Amino acid sequence: MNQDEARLLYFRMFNEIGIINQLSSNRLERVLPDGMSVAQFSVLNHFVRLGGQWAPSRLARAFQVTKGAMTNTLQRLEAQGLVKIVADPADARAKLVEITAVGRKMRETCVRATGPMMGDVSASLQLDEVRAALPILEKLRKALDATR
Amino acid sequence: MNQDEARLLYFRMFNEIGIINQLSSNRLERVLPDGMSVAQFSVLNHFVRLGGQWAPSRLARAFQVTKGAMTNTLQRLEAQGLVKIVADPADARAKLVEITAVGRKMRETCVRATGPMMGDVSASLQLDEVRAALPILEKLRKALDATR
DNA sequence: ACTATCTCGTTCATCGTTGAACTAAATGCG
DNA sequence: CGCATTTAGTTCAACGATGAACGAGATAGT
Repeated sequence: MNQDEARLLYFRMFNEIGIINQLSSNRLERVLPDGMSVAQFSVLNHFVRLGGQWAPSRLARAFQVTKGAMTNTLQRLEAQGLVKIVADPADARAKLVEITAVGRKMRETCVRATGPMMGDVSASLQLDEVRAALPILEKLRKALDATR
Repeated sequence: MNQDEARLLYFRMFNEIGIINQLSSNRLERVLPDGMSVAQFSVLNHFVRLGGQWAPSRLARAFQVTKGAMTNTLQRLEAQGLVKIVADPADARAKLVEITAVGRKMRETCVRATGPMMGDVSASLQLDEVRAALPILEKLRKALDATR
């Protein structure tokens, strides 16, 4: 296996990933309630899965977006009462974000809205395959992340 | 395995894919020569790999972007002399795009520029893993594509 | 032949992200 | 302690993609 073949393999993978990303977020965007973007839903989902209070900068790192983008997303979420943002008592520069009860409800609504979204896809892609691909993707993401 | 668990698995996969996409295109963008976007490079790459003449609409479908986005990309490529766009003799609405010699040279330059990009990543991700993930991603992409 | 429908490529307003600049606060070092 | 550096969050111009509207040309049914 020479260098060029390896590079080509990576290119193809990134190409597939780029297209899948476009197709899947497009699909998701369509079924989400009005006023909810994929970015906003992802943040709500994150809080439901992991819980607790997160600083905006930590969220930005977790999602690999700039701080500016996260500021924007959080402001929209707060305006809808879906998250609560308070000052960090331990650091006057920082803030802490947490999901509200309304936010949890909205996340539930969103999840339910995605119900029929994957029907046709899960018919052709076995869950075993998803389970096989996931750890590899995580590894790749972490490798990219670590050496940014 | 119930419905909700399956959905969560898909969410996690799409989340990883979204982040990988951001990180990898970011990396690529950085090493590309000035004036070359990832979108433009992808089109050049496409032509080198598959050759021939392609209508803009066909390119748009292949890359899963809107016709408007492809118009934009092609105009930039043509302005730099990297592709040639001619009228389709068989269809007065359509055009045909092909890569130029200058375009091939530029693509070569870009590919060379990506050389050191993956060094640290390929150290932690085995090529076998890429080879294992690729067919699954292709399958997923095709499934999403088919039922758009 | 006529008409309705579809397709091709372009344009434009809108949206979300980036990257840089900025203020304020924390941290580290001599 | 004092000063330089780093970090947190915000703002803003620029960019690329979307989706809708449009004119021009192809296509199919009657």
